[in-house]
Amino acid sequence: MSTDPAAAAQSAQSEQSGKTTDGRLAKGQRRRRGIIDAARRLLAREGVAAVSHRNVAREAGVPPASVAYYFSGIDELLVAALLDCVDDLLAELDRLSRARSDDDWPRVVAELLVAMVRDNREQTIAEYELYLLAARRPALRPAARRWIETTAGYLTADVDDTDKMALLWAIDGLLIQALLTDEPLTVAGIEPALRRLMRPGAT
Amino acid sequence: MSTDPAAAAQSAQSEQSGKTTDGRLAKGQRRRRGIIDAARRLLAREGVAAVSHRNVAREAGVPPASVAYYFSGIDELLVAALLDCVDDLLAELDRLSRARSDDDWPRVVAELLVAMVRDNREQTIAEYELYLLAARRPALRPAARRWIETTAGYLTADVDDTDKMALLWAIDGLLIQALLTDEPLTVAGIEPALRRLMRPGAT
Amino acid sequence: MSTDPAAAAQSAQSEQSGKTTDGRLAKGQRRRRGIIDAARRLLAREGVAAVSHRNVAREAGVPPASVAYYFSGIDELLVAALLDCVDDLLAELDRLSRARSDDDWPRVVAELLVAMVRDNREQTIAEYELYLLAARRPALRPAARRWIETTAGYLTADVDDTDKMALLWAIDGLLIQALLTDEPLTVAGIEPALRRLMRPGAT
Amino acid sequence: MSTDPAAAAQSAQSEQSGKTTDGRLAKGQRRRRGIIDAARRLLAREGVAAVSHRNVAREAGVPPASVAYYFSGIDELLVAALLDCVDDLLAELDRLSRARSDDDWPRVVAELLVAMVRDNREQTIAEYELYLLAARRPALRPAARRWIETTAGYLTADVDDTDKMALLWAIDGLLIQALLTDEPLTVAGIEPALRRLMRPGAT
DNA sequence: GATGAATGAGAATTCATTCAT
DNA sequence: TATGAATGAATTCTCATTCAT
Repeated sequence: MSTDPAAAAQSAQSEQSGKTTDGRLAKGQRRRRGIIDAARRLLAREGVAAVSHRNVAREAGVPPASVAYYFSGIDELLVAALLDCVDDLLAELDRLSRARSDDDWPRVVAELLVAMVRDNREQTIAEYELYLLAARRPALRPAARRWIETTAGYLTADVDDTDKMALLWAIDGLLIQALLTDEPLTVAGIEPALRRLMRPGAT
Repeated sequence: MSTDPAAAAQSAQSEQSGKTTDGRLAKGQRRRRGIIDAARRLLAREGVAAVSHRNVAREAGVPPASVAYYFSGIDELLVAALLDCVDDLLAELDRLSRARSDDDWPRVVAELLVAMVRDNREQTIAEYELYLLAARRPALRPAARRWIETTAGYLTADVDDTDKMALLWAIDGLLIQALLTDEPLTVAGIEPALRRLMRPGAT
Repeated sequence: MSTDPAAAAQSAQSEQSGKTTDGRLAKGQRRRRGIIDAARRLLAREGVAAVSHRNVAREAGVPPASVAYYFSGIDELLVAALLDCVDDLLAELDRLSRARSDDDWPRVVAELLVAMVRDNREQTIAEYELYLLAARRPALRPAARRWIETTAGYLTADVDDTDKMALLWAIDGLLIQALLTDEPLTVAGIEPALRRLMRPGAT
Repeated sequence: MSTDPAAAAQSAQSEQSGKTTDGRLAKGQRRRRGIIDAARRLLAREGVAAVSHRNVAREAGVPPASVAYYFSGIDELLVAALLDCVDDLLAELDRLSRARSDDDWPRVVAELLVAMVRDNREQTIAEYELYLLAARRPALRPAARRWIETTAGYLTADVDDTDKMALLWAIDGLLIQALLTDEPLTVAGIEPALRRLMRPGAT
């Protein structure tokens, strides 16, 4: 698990460079980006099952063969999309963490989770679909592992190791259960439990 | 949340009768069962995405039209399979609960979870796939809800309400994370965290 | 072409008897009727292509095999439905004809046609689908011919033979063209042309 | 209603170009044509109901997926076929109209209609099937409307407006009735009625 | 007489991928 | 470097019909 999340963020973002020397994306990379963005929109809107060459191509406004050209298979595209999600999550967590006032950290986390379920429900569902898909397809595992480590690095800073495991489990379970319920998730509903899970250095 | 899980188990199993008066399954119901079993094998072996009329039919040794005859759509088949998993889980939990010696309950749960990941990994992955699929397909939601309630009824008996939420979340998160890791899950590794989550009547 | 439409009506209606001696329909005949009615509703709502054993059975609330039991094939059912339409048309024409005041006959016809397109559009489309289907399937021809003769008998009473042909043609063409236009058909729009076609004993 | 049918014909035919610079059809367009031709043969021989990916593909000697590649749905193929019929009709009417000697126009029309029923019966049936199908499927309406306008532009040139309506109706009705009768249609049988319908400037 | 069960055939459509250009 | 064209194999689902009961 990364102990320096900010550094991890940087490495994640610069992993595939493909930039020209003047910093602008090369044409090919621009198209690659467009395809990943299209895939993420599709993923959020219709789920993993809808991610096909054809659908992604239509969403991105490029010919289907172009998707096959930039990604050697659907799995590779899914990996790229999942890594892209991790980058976004990292940026968000980084932002929150800079703004944190310590005694409110559980509330900040509660608000983040509620926002993920309420304001980004479909996006979050998609992330869990990819996450779980990793259980079947080894190609997705490194990306999924990065997701867990990212969360861990930011959310469990002050917690002892035993509690840290419980907290990470609980966050995943909370999100999943919230996603398949129709009742809205509220900060008030989850903050007490979270606060208890996050109390520093519990015996 | 069911307060008498054993009774729920019984009702779940006898939900659709279709039995002849002498107690044996009618021919049609026997075939229906065979299709569900085939679907569950397929589900475990290859995942939700592999559950198609054709594949299920091949696995069950019946013509594809037969699958369509007994289930008006793939979703209906998936629901039947998920409910069937719930029945099995209920039976298992019931068995464990009868045998429990109270102070060891956290260890019993830890052993159950380890077994789910180690001895029934693929089956458990399948259950979570169905579970998550419910987030996209409303038809699966009642069945998924039944799953949560079943778990809740047995596992959180002695825990106060705030902790109960955390415990249920943690169990789901633990399983999911364990499923996409290659490192083996051990009782020793999770028991402390579980024990802390399950301590009775925490403030 | 029948010269005594009222007699034709009677013969059409009593063609298939199946009545018990006390005048009530036998149970089998009642079910047969229910199937024909269901077929006509389906025909109007979704067109000839939707008339299948399965769909008719669902609409009628009987098992699919029941439809096959009462009608040896789809064509036989379609014939029964078309004859049933003719019966209804006959009854309607008969009613109008009793109420007619001679100099307004063209207007009465115009109003009938407008009503067929405006108030019974789908039903009328269905009738023309069956009508045209007769061109492909000989089994439907006698029923289609009866339709033409029925119309002819009532609508062209006072017209000489040459004009009679033109009038019958025009009525069919008018209806068909009206059915595939979105602009509403109005009495004012067609009455002049109809009146000219129907003027008695031209040249 | 088109006032210059010949121009319309030309525009209709050149609507989709897809030609290479040397005037020959590109390979893709050639295959597209082959599929439309196969569809029209099938349409004439077996009717609208027989137009399926599979049947058209077999008739055209291409794999079924090829039909799906060129036409995004069966309706699109039917529209293309109907427009193709309109092109042919236009060419035929254009030919006749160039050769016309005015006082015989009714006879020319009578001969055309007799030929449509006698020599091109199945083709004509197919056209009316498509025509009527437009009443159910909006996608076909523009093509059907083009058919009516094409006919109207050529056949009713010298007729006043009220009679023009009647004439157009009558032509459709005549054809339909002729198609579902076994008695042969003759010029002598329909010419008088047509001549009366087409007399110029009737009051 | 009536109907659950069953099924081979076929429907429309989409899929990932290859390949010539 | 891209991409139209192409396709074998798959998808879900419906069909008319038969047959044992």
